[in-house]
Amino acid sequence: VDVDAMFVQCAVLSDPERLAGEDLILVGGSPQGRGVVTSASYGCRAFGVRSAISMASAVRLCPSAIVVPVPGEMVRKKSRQLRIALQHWSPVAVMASVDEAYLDLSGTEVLYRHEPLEETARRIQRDLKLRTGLDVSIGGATNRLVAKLATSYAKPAGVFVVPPGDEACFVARLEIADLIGVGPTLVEDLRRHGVTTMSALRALELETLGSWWGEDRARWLWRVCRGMDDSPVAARAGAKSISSETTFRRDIVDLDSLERILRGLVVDVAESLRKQSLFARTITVKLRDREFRDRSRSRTVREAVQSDRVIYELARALLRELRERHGKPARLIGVSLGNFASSGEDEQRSLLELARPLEGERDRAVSRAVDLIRARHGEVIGPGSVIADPERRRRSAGGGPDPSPAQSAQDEPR
DNA sequence: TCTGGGGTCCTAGGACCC
DNA sequence: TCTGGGGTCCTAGGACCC
Repeated sequence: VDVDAMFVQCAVLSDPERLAGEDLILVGGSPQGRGVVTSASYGCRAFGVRSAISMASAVRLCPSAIVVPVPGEMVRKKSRQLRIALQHWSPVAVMASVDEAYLDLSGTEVLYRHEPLEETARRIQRDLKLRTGLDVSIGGATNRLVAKLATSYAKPAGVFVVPPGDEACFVARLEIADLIGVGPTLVEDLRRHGVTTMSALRALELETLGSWWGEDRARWLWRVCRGMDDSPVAARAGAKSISSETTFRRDIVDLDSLERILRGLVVDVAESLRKQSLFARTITVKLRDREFRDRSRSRTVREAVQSDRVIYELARALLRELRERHGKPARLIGVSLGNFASSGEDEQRSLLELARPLEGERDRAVSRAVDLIRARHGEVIGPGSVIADPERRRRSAGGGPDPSPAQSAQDEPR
């Protein structure tokens, strides 16, 4: 099940007075900035607009389009509603992304009175429209891969079922680039080997593919182009990484500015880490230069951490190492946390009697307190905030100068 | 004024262990 | 008078997906 232009539909649901009935809508960043198209209405697609092209070129292709920012809150809300609605149809209903889900209908034949799968799909489609207000497309097949490929055939707002036994024939009609997991690089590699059509690809021996790439990759491609897939419809475990990154309006050279931005990103990722009661062992900092080359530096610590202070100190050291090697102007900076643990304990500590831990209970308490304050009062506080001394504030209330930040920062927090 | 931001998975080399 | 073969973990980079 795949929502048609989910972000466009959500934008309309967020602001129906302005957008209902509009045919030309672009969701994404500002055309003046470095943003790209997150989602384009089908009307815009007729002008050649696609997701991920720069917003500036999208507006050039379709000048009368209305540009709206990503309706994040509505997307999350509708994604949640979709998940709940789908659970009415099968106990095995799994979201694959915000706008995409898989249902395993095996064993529901009696429940649905042996009606054709297409019939069930249409009823699901109507039900989802009723419960969520969203138009979706539904693809049906005996496996996930082919079902997903079938949704593209169904779009928009359609249903397409590949009957059992027809998987290979169905996939044979597609382009190589339509296959899931085949991107521009692999298409180019295949072209260099003289393979440009699906039939040419399917004519290759497994051994031939194996001589071009490793065995794993060869086997995967050999199976995919035949519509073979035995992955179960199962929910993925928790997230494996949490990251935040930002592209600057203009490239930045200055280390102080980069560190200030990095600190904001760290606050972001560390807060969501703590929200999920997780600790991280690996911190990665990434820079992208104007040639679009990504450079990253990461560090894995033995004791997992979760406080703003410790994560920021590790991240800042990584940033400085990156800058020493790659001093070019940066267009993007990002930070990522991974290698999660459910506590900050280090089993080896007691054996080795090492020096004091990276992160103390005090660090964690401070971060939790900051989380509480921010939950209650918004983004009023973060690392680097001046913690005012109430005594001094009272004294200076009479008209004296405010304490300098440097002075206050030295005071012990109360 | 080309090229976002959130992810997952894979590879390859080196350190280190048995 | 020479250098195996298995494994895990870490790091850096890259392909791909929505």
